[in-house]
Amino acid sequence: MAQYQTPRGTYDILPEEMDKWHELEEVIRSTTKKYRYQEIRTPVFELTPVFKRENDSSDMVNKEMYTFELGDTSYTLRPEGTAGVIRSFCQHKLYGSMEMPAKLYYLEPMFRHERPQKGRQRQFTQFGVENIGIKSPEIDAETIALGIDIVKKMGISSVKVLINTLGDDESRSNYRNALKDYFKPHLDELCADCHRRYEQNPLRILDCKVDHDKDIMKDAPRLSDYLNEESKNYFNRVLSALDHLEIPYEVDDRLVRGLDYYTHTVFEVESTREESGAQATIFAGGRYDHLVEYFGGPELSGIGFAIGLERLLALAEEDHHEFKKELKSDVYVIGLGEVGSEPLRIAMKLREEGFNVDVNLSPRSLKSQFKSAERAEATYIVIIGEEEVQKKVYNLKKAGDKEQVTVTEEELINTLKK
RNA sequence: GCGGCCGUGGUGAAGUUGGUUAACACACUGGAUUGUGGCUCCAGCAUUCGUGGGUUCGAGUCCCAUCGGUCGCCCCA
Repeated sequence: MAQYQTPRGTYDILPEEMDKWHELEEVIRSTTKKYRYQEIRTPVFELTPVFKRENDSSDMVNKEMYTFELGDTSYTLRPEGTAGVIRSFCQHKLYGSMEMPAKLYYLEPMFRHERPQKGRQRQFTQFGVENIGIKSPEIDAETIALGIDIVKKMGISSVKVLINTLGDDESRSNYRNALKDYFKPHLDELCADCHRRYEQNPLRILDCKVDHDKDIMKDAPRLSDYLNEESKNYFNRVLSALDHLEIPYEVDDRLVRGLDYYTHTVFEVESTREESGAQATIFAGGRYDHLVEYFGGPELSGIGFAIGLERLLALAEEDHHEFKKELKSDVYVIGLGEVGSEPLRIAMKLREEGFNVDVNLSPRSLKSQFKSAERAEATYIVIIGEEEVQKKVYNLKKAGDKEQVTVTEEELINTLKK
């Protein structure tokens, strides 16, 4: 028995939960349409190098991917959306055929081999956007606004936007050196992870939870002091655009994000609810100046973010968002006695007329058929007995009513249409 | 990858220091009511406690392993 169950960290989405998924997907599709984004779908697995980039120091790329070999080729189940989209953008030279900025979105399952927790599965669904080709502070603001728009539409109110800038290459490189100089004499005070970060990605030291409260952290050089004019101006324009859009935010200069490819704007939107625990981040993203080149495309900058849908749905529920119910019957057709296929025939007829129709097609007690009608939340109930079949008439009643009327087929359809 | 807690029927769950027949509620099915439901009443719901071993005269209750969930750490593209 135990062998026939979902693998660890995966789960089934059952029919009873489908309403909320459909609603969220609908919100995503209608919102992206408003912002004029187009959907792109890439393979569930890619050649491993697409995700395992050179010089990428992050742990995740090394440890948390589903990678497998077939023949002498290594494949990886996609752990995130951006790499595949940029790969596709370059492979098909979309920079030549699409209007810039290219505005793409995806809504697909992702795979990460992590220890499962609430809001963190091994197969999960992500929605993300990539806005590629034009570098503009207003585009950064619009991208954040798009994400917030969707979160709001799902009734999630308690959120906080954290934003920061990593500056351009020059600023970042100056800062990186300053950090290394600063931490060099203090290395023995830092945790083991930070030693590794010191070599590979010093910015991440600031993120360290272990060493977070130490004095050397508080006195560490600030990125904001190393930004060149251009980077500063860019960031200020992003912030003023957000102000203009009345999107509240908090500048957090410790926010550096896990990936190495980010430049300039990085952001993270998190839930401020207590219950969200360790899985508070709703969506996160940032600008990348070099990813397109990395995948063989021209020198184009892009910005994007990704949202985990499972987490978003969980938060919507915590905020008591009321999901629309689908799947109600307009009509439930009950058959009584030897009525043959007449219930089926009239059900088909009503379906042709555009109604959602449930019909009882096996001999059951009247009582149980009424129960089914209730469960289907049918608006109308049609009852057909042997006499009615003879006379070619139908008993029609509104669910909940005691009275019923006997009508012909034509009258039945006309009544229902009203 | 590390640590804590947990795993009883479709669901929510009770199960005393291990002791004959595993509460209760909801849901479901059938009947009272062989052509009209939503109330009420009655009955049923498959030797079984995630799985596999062990200890014991005897285990849902103890031990080990394993699978899964959950919380925290790590990490979070």
